Amino acid sequence: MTNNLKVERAIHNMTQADLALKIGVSRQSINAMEKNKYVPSTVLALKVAKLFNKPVEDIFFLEETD
Amino acid sequence: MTNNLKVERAIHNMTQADLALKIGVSRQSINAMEKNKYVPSTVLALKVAKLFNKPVEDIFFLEETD
DNA sequence: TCTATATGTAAAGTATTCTTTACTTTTGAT
DNA sequence: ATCAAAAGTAAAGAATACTTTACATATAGA
Repeated sequence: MTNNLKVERAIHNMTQADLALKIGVSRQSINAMEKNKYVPSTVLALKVAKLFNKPVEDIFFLEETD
Repeated sequence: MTNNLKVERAIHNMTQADLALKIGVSRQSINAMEKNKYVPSTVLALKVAKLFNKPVEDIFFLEETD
């Protein structure tokens, strides 16, 4: 899975720390997520999507390997 | 978080085992998911949504406590 | 009623998410 | 060039997702 987090943050002019705070995870979790170090939970995905006002599918993308 | 899995399965006339197979998890995972025993990963949510042809938000729902 | 299929549940184990602390590197502004 | 903010990374630990095996219960049709 990949994601658009970095772009969305840029659009909304937010730092990783900002986003982390809003969503309720650590900054490192956001960083790792952006770097595709792990797959976040559906709750996190829904929160991010809600925050950025976009469907989950516009932010998180399945890959062949998933 | 809650979800619509049971309804979607009914619409598509699928058993828990069918769904599990299609998505690539164990039947018990589907059962537990339906019973809100845990929060699935975003990959699972995306796969389910794709299978049922609906946005993730139409199948998985945030709650106050999330 | 008998039988097959579907669902529910439990427990132990493995894998992965996410946290905390802490340090390094990058980037951008002055 | 310097400094501060932002981003990257690492490692150890806690919490939780997910598997496997196994058995119990429910549901529906012959």
